Amino acid sequence: MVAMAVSERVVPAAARARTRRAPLRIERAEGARVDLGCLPRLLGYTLRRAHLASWRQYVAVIGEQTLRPGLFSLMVLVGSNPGIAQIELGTHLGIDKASIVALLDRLEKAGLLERCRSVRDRRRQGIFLTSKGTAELETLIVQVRALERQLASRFTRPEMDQLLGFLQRLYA
Amino acid sequence: MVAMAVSERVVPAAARARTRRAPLRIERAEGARVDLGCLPRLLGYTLRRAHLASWRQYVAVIGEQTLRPGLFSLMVLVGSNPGIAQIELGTHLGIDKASIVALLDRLEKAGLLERCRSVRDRRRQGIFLTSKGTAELETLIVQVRALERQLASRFTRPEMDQLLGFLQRLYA
DNA sequence: TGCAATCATTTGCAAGCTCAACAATTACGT
DNA sequence: ACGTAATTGTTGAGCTTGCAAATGATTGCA
Repeated sequence: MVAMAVSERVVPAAARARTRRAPLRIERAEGARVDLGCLPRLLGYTLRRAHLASWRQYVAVIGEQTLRPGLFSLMVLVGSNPGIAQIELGTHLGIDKASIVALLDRLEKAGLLERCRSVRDRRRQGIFLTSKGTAELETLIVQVRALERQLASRFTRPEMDQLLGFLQRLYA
Repeated sequence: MVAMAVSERVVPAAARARTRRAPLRIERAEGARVDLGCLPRLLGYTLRRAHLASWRQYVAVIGEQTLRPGLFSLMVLVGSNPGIAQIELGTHLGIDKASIVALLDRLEKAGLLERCRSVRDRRRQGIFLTSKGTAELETLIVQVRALERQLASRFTRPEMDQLLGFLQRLYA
């Protein structure tokens, strides 16, 4: 059925109640194409959409149960820097130290890592992966690599490098 | 003060409690550089960081009180498509229709837009900006444009176009 | 010694998103 | 024309991720 471009005048309920002269609302044709306006040229909007898409693909492919993207990158960081302090994690993940605490609580409760009070500076807690955490991280990295290949399939190699460089300019 | 690269052996508390042989944790040197591992080459990670950075800049520049990025893009969409249906909003913003409801509730409560039951299809509710909403959107767009110029200053014009195109490939 | 800075934590809060279930309405196949 | 299926909007519960401010323990520094 082809949508007819009939325009009907409608007065919104709120305006009718007030019995004030209100701008008449012209009903949109049903099949009308949506005009995105300036959105596709706004970096903020495209970043939001792209990030959301990659997030959803992660969850869809890697699975519901396992570590979310945020926890994954935290694990990677701990794996590459055994004994790293929580504040360093926050700095390099770009989030507040207070947020780190909750993330670590979950990972520690899951037996994937351990906090280890520093001897030299007793304020610090070094973070270490457990053997279970190391194993889990390794299998996870394999999955993430596959996922990344999927995302990267939309780009040539130089395009991908360019994209990564562009994105890093935005936060580095 | 230069950090000394002294390595001390430490046994995590949990392991000590169990009195089981546990892997010794080598304490990290204090000034040690953090190794980001594979993270900077992961699109998911860089997208997350870049999106977060742009989000924070939006909040910092545009302000605490006003419309968040999500509500802003919703307003733009309504402004460019008066009478648009909620489900169309969801589709083009990439979020669930259930999420749209709460967003619209807030905007309607703030007097920025109105829902208007369709006559042709009584399931539908066309969304229209109020005059207040139109005004607010216009001033907001000016601010967002300034913000975008700030972000765009890190790129040449062709770079920016390329970046936008790359990001759109990820969700379109 | 005493004051300031640092690290981790706690608490309270808000934004966003998802999913499942539901009512009202419309579309469609036979 | 009738019954079934699909669409639209809504609600409610739940989860993740993020921030800010206040606190305690510890360390650095003057």
